[in-house]
Amino acid sequence: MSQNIFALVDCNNFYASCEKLFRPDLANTPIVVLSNNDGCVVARSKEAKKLGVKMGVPLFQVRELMQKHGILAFSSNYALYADMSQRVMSILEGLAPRVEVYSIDEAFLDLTGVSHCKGLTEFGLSVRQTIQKCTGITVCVGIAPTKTLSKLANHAAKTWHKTGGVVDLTSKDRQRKLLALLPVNEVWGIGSKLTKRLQQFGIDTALQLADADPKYIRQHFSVLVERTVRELNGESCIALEEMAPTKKQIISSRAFGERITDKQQMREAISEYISRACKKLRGEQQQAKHLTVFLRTSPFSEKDAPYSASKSVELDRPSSDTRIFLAKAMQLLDSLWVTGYRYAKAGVMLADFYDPGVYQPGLFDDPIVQRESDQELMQLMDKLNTKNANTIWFASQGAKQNWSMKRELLSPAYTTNWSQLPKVK
DNA sequence: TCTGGGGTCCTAGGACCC
DNA sequence: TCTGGGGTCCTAGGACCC
Repeated sequence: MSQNIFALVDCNNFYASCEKLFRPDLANTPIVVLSNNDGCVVARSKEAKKLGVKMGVPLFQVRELMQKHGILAFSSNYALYADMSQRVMSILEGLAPRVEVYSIDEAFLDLTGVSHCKGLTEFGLSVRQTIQKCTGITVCVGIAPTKTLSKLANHAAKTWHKTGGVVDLTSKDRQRKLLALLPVNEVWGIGSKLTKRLQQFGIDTALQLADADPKYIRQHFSVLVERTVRELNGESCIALEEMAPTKKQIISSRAFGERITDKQQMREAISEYISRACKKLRGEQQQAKHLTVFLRTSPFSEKDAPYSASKSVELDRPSSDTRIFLAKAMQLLDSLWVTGYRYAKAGVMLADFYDPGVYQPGLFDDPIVQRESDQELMQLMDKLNTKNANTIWFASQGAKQNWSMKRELLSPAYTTNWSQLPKVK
């Protein structure tokens, strides 16, 4: 049996790097990228990391530090990041036989067989150079016999600069050396809760986890942790998935730019989320039967009374028609809404998906009539709104939307909008 | 006095990821 | 004053059945 070989390619400081691509004047400036609503820090350039800005901190907590060191902030510009991501991924698809796009800034490659033609480190370096040259984005490459180990190899490539950004972890010796150096929480799949529990069992390093008995781990933790133990020992349990599996749920939710206390505004917000979620659903060529609406106050506020509630409904039959979900969502909202709270966030979730035309109605249900005009209307809406966002919308979404999110520090859509292309003077 | 056991299905909640 | 959004999977426990 031939040995599996995976590579994990991960873009360095991806969002921050994207922001810098079109701002050469900021080459050595520390910058951070903020979450929606400019709430907290979700990406940092290497200069900002060095100055001690932590991942995930609320912006207001680091304002002083940022001012002191001249750290610049950007609102997240997903149009830009998604476009740059696609460029990186399509290059990778030309370089490796099989590619799994794992997230916006990382991909697993299947390198089984590649070592017959080329050294693995050499291959990794060429990936790095090609991406750098074609997109300006720097990536690190970790190579190993399992996905979990390739994640750790990538971590090593990022952490130690003398690796040149590529680490080949196919040798057992090197695996054990690296595992001994890393705390257990660096392992893919081991989060903060598991780290604490593992420590109670005397497991502090990745190597100690690798050396634990899988059956014992299964007993005291879960199959997932057992799988991780096996992966750390070079036994590949998590396969490469080239085809993205079909989604099982679609969520659209946002924290509000300002707290909502008025029901009409909440109706607008929920309407907006419904129409986004349904557009996404149609984009997936799916229909949904289950709808959930939820709303809540801020969990961080000490002086606001807490309130959090959600309610769901099953449709008679699957649909992707925005109007049907809008009507149901407004009914759910009526039963969830309590006047007097300062709402901080709300959202909707679609689930229980069917391929169009597959649903089997019950014996006493009305027969399904697919009106072509309904589908055409939705298609037309999507077409108009894809070309130019918010060309048309439902009246219930509201025109002013003063609850919508804050993005005060947004950079231009350099690569996806003709009028915002960078100019060379 | 003594009060079964095993199976399925569903849901809520928890944990993880980026 | 100000704390993201969108996912997946597993487990425990309750309801229900025979």
